[in-house]
Amino acid sequence: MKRRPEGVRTRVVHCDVGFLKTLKTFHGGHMRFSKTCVPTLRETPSEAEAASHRLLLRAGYIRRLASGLYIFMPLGWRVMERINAVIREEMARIGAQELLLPVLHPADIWQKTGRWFEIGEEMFRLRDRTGRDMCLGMTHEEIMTWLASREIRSYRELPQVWYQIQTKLRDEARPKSGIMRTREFIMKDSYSFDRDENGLARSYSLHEEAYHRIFRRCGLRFYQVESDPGMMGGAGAHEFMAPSPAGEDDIALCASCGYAANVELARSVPPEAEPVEMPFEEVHTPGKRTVQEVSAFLGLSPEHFIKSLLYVSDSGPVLVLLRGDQELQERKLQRLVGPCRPARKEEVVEILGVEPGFIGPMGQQVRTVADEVLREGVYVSGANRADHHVKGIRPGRDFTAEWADLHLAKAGDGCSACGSPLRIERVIEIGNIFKLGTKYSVPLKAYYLDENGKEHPIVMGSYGIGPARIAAAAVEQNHDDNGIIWPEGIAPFDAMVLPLQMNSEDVLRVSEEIYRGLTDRGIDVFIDDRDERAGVKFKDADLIGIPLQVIVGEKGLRDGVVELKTRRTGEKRTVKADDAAGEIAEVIRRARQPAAGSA
RNA sequence: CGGGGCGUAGCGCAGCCUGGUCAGCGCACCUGCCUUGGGAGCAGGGGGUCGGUGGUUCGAAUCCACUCGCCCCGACCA
Repeated sequence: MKRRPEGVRTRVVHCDVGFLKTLKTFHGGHMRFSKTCVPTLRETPSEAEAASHRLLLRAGYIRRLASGLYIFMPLGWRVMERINAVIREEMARIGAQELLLPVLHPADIWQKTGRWFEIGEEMFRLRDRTGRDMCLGMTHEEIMTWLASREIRSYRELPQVWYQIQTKLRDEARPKSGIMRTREFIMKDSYSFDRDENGLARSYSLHEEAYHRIFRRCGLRFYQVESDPGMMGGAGAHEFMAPSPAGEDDIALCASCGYAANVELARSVPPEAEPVEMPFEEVHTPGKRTVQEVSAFLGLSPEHFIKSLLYVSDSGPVLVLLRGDQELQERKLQRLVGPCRPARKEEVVEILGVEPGFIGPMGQQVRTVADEVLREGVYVSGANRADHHVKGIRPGRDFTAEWADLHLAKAGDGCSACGSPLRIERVIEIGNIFKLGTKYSVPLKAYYLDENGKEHPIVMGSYGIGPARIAAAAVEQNHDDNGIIWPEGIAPFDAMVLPLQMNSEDVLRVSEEIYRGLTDRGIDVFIDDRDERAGVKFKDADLIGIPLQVIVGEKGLRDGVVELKTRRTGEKRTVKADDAAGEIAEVIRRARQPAAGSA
């Protein structure tokens, strides 16, 4: 071990012995600031942009090791463990069993489901010393299903819900926003095993309930929205989304009927185009390529145009048609035609025989898919001839196409269910639930025997929660200029005691009494026993964001009181210094009611 | 992977355009005095291969090339 140079005083020491005793449960506990590594920063490190990233760094909760790799400092880890404790309680409530799987997986299991080949660079791969292919788990469907295939034989053993809180590794293309998107992260992932679809539906709704309880207890505002099952495969999927401008996803919401979906699949009805009449004719449009240019040139608004885009899929080129004022939601296209990308300019010329800008739906031989919005009306589009467009195109008469929902839902579009205007909100994905069906159980041979001795694949679901995302979202939704304001359910401590004058015997005595008194009552307390000026302690306390501050100063003690400051509101009240702990404990107990909920 | 930006003391930054007292500032840290309810004051002090490598030059933090790392936007996100 390297020795520190003489004379360098270390601030990194151990926590209270008393805390060690309770450490096992991660509940309860008390710590002294002077003996805890809480390196607060007066200034924001330049790498941080998002509020949660900035504040968690400044308040000493996290440190960055490398891009997308974060260290949880003592306070940060306490928050994570509090979140995990909430998750464990709620998982237990629905009868889920906790277990722990390896992070290092043999390749052959992933090869059996095909994901070894489908997943690209995002999977960390390696070989062991014998040359066997291995990977680091980015999720655990394969391993859980493997386990089930060996251990579950009979319908009598179903249903089962297994979960773990385990590290996942994904070589993210772009880690970002501190702990929001990292390459290594902890995830609660559970898997349900049922004999049929009805059983799955039950397991699924149990998880829905558990997730609502978990996120509410963590003090988050959140939505449950329909999501894209994607490559997870299967019948249905929802995401739990915490609204925040720092998020990475957008969701569409209908205030009147409650429709809520990720924009990746949200259906919407764009505003109708004013009907116009135009004769069928080719027009000269020299150098006018984009919808905007042609629209201005012809004096016709964009919704009277057909936008033609060429994509290249694994099965060949696809011509995509959208109304001129609409944008393509690529996910929707991918669900229809498989993985695809926009064609390059040369490819467009080669495949369609015309330059981008003058492509149109008429007379082309390639597979053509068109957004439903185009079914009715008369349009202008490219003539498939340089510098020319065609007016008066009627879908169905002048071209045929596969019809599909392809456009991106926008704010103000009509709700596809009830017609009311949709709202779009930016969100952080904090959890997801998927109906997997038999996508994994079949290839991995996870079968059970029914009452008649007949073999069936187990019907599965998978359900994830990102505790670090919860922490990040909680900070995003709960902070002010001075720092973090933790929701009561996940704060690293319930209360923080601030002795303002460390040279005053009375201040110290009362502070210690409160510290011990609260601890004895099962309250988690942090005491700032550093020999710092009052101002420093106030600033750090606000930054760190523990919900209740107990301010013990000579000023108050002269009147026989200590002050309680609520971090969120800044409100202060006084309580008698004698036996203050009892009253403070009562205040904390009352504040523990969950504050937020499904938005 | 495409686009943009940034690497100078633990943190935040100036200096770079126009090479030459440019190794500098604030905070933090150490010592002393003083102060003690919202990141005090004064005095003194320690700390930097200017991300790395190679070039241009009498001379490079500064110009050029390559390289590594990091951040932001986009793509991706099983």
